[in-house]
Amino acid sequence: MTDRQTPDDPLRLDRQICFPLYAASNLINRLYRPVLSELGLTYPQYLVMLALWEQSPRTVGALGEALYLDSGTLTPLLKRMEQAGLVARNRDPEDERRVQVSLTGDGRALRKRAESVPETLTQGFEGDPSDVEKLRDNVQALVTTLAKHAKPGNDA
Amino acid sequence: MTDRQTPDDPLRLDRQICFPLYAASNLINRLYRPVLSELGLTYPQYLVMLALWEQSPRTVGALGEALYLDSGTLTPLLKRMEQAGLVARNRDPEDERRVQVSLTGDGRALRKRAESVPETLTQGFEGDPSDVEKLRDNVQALVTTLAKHAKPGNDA
DNA sequence: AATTTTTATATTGTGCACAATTTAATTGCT
DNA sequence: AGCAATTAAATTGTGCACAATATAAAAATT
Repeated sequence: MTDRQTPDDPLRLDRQICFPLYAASNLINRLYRPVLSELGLTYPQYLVMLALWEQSPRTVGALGEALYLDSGTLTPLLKRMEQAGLVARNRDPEDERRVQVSLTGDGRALRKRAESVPETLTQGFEGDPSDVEKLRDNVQALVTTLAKHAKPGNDA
Repeated sequence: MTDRQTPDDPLRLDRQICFPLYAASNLINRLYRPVLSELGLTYPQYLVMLALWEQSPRTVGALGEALYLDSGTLTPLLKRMEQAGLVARNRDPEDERRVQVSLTGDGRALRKRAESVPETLTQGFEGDPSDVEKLRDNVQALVTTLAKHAKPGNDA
């Protein structure tokens, strides 16, 4: 009775762009988890480390801008990373509202062990690497578009 | 000091395929949230409704297979949807291990109000629709690959 | 200079997502 | 039939993600 297979039904699950992105994100998280847990990191913590390995220190706000996250997500996550000894959190003396997040020695040292992560995860992946790059850039372009819509002046 | 801009560094944030997928998934969730909240749904609950509008009843396991989720996620989510009066949960008399999830009258009726959701969200989206379709299919292909790796016999 | 406004982070509460474990029903084996 | 192995869902505990709100510091305004 509840079988709708109208081919152009916009509510069909396989016509959504959102769903494969959601599924891919979950599946990737699942693949990374066991690999990253050996480094004592969760997936979003790994992203914070990638950001800090490129530039440290960074404010909470700057990290949020890079990763599209807000303080509600980052503050508790960064506190756990501080507990783990990977980062330090200090109020900026120049502007006491800001918190500077910086790598500790351990945090900097972890990079060496993380270098094998990308390769470990792309191992056994059939498919042309250039296809993956193309996909990455396409999704990145979508992210840029989405970020515009999810911003303050979003009177769409 | 902590500035690495080696162009071929595999740990660069903008070289990850995982990161844009993660960001896109979060941003999409954020865009859907206000629209779906008018229907009393969260985003994963919306996906369950899409699945059930195509076929109801379905077991928890079948829903999990369709959405790449497990009972740890689905059980509490379905209980909330049951509370909201959208679905019913009943043990299958044929096999008491299974739980059949079926649409209620309210759940079926909600479809009418949901029909405008896809259009609402693609409104104001520049970019060729066929490009979006291509992206969707590419991500879908990636999901298929990822799902293989995240399965039981994953000795990769 | 005092007050309003804005900005940066933190807090609170809800709902996923998942690994690990548990419970209970069915199947397979002998 | 009786028992081990498998299967389906639920439970437990941790960590995001986010809206809404709170707190406090800096900037802007009068």
